[in-house]
Amino acid sequence: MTETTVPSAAVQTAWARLVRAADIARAGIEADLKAAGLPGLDRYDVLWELERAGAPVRQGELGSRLLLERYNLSRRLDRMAADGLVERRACADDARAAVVVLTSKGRELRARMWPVYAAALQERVGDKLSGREAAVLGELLLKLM
Amino acid sequence: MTETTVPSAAVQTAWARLVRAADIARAGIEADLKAAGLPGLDRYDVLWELERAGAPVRQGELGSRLLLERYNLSRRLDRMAADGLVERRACADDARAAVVVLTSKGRELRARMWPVYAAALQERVGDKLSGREAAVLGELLLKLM
DNA sequence: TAAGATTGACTTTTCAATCTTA
DNA sequence: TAAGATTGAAAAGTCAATCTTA
Repeated sequence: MTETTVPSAAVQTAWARLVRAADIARAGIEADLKAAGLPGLDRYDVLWELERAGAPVRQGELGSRLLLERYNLSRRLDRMAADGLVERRACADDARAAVVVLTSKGRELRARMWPVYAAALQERVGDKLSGREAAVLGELLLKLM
Repeated sequence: MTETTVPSAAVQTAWARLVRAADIARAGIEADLKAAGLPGLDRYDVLWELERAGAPVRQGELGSRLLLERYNLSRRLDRMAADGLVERRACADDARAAVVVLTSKGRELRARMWPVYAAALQERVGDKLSGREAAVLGELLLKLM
């Protein structure tokens, strides 16, 4: 039999809303950042990943944490390095690899972005869910990863 | 006081997972479509929106349903029209506006895409949630929209 | 030969300006 | 003047090929 297994209505609805809710919240947050004269979430994510690592991160490792293709990350880092936000250095262990570090300018930018990001996130997500709902949502989303 | 209202840990976690889960599922589905020699979800979404409308849709209306910027949609429709998937027509009510319709080729493409999309969605989302979980997830996401 | 990363060529998105009709 | 839509130029993303070192 070549019956097609179609996702249930509940799954189709959940998927449609997953994509849409993420889009809506992201667009709102991006708009708030832009209105404040700040870069978007793509840059924030790189800065934050480097900051919380607290040490140089191999480029490939950074890419896999951020779910970015190699060539994509390569070009993003080019632009961020050109703006003085990050620095690329040779990797001591492996001469093929590069390592990325946050500059003080990058650290300072992330610090300025966070209050705007946090307020936007609270408005777009936090205010719309109770604590319990946010926790349940987090648990359910974890199952998809 | 200029205290910054920071989202709770539960909200921050839910947000991070929302973005990541949507990314992971989308990337998987896109990969399956590409492997089958089919276009990606951006095109599917336009085709589906037109098909379920069952009638010509004003371009602006289509854009707001799909959360697409005007210029973005304009160019996407250029490409899809060039490939014979949709047609633009003058809008009877308003000479400024354009109306978009699905061609039979577009309808046929969507029909070929759906089984692949459905199977990929089932694998990436449906199989990871019980019916109840999918329903709860859908309810929670609705609150964000 | 394979892994890490970059690059040239091409496609898509974005911004600002523009065109047409309400 | 404003709304609907398009367009040129610039930015970002994508694919395939390439370079260097393991």
